[in-house]
Amino acid sequence: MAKKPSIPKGTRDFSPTEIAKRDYIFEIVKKHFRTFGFQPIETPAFENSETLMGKYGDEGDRLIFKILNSGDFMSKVDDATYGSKNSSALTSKISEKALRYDLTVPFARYVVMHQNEIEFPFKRYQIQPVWRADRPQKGRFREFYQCDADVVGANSLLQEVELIQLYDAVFADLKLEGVTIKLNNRKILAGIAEIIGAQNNLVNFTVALDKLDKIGVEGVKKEMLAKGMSEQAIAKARPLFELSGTNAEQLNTLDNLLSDSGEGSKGVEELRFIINTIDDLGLQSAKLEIDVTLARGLNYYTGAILEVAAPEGVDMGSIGGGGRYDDLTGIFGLKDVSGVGISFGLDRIYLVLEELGLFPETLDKTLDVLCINFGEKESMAALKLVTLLRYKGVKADVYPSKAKMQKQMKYANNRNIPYVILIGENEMNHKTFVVKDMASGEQKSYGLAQIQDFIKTL
RNA sequence: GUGGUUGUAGCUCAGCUGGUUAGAGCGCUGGAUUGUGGUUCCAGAGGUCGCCGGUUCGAACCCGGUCUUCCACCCCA
Repeated sequence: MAKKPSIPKGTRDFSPTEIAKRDYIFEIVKKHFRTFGFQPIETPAFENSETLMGKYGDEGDRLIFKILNSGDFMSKVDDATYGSKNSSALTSKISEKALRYDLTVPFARYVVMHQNEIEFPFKRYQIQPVWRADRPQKGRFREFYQCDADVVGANSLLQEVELIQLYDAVFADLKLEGVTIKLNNRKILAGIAEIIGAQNNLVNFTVALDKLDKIGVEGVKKEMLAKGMSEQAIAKARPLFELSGTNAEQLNTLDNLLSDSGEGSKGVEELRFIINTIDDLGLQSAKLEIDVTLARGLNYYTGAILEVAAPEGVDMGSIGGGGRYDDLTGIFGLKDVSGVGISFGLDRIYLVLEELGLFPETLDKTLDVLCINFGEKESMAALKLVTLLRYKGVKADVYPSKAKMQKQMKYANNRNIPYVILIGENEMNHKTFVVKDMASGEQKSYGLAQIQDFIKTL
């Protein structure tokens, strides 16, 4: 007997209703990408392994889906490698391709490969699925979409400012109120590490700091001690744990704390410029907040670090993130091209909009009109009418078979079709059609020549 | 990758310490209603209890494995 079919862990099917909602988000995101001057590109679902491996840290490498070579790949593995039971050594022999893990690294590869065709500064957007061999959780999938907008070849901090405006424009358009855009700068993190003498321990220091709101001051201290930082160093970093007040107050605190660090001071200066400029320009609905504990993407971010938090009260991790990377294309041999970009977490935004009931109701109206099928002759008349309606852009259909009226009406009802048209023997004889408004139950008769009058009511 | 959790009708879930033919609501099908859905009433169909194995006279229930769901780590959209 046929086994029950299934799909892999962490993947999903999308129903028509879900697609309508996802498209709603995609269209709004795309619209604003375009109004900010970004152009779309696409890259392959899979890349050469060497393009991806080593770009996301050890953890990232583990989460990359590898694709087996075609053909009799095991016969080409030498006995020593085979016998060693070393997964990574074996993997490189039997797998040369891997599924896209994010959109940023393939974009860097794209820029390097097409550098002679690209007009710099280049603003590109890209909306495609990515794959991670992660363990699924709520809002975490093994296949999910990223919507990225990046600018390469522009060093100006105005890019950061624009990207914050772009976030604000999209979330305002989605009617998602209360979103917080958190802003940090890697130079500040590096400066602090320098001041407290932990510059060689930057990653451990920031990873611990990142957990502040989760495990508290004591938890962070404990983790820093465990990672080899001294009591004095941690005491010096103490002002960070208690950083509070307005953005301006926090900037002043940081300025004092980092006055002895050239890099740190530069970070504060950059942060201040972005905050002040946004203050000047104003945001529609999002809040912009400094968050020095923000420490994502340290493998490549060199300047600004951005993260978007869902509105308070919604239990969802970040719904977007981004930052400045001065040398991403350097790994592919193109030096001194700065990039800065942001990403929208479509699947999470979907869950947040769903939870808050923010999808427009009109989304599941996939048909404006359904014609009841009364039989062979009548359905021909209905099809003629439907054809005219379709010419006018009205979403219309004829029920395909002469089923019971009850069944056809029920179908229209379940599909949320607002109008049902009836053309039976009577109507054919009088050259009319009857329109039933499904919400009110009212019926109105029109002459076949007066379609226009009906269309006006839609 | 580590630790835990979940799986019973199309959907949401009951099912007592292991004891006959596994239940409900919603949905579905038919009828009340041969030109009228959404409300109401009546009737009906639908289940290898995730899968494989074990214990037992007897397993949805206990044990082992596996897949899946969700959660906490890790990391991250």
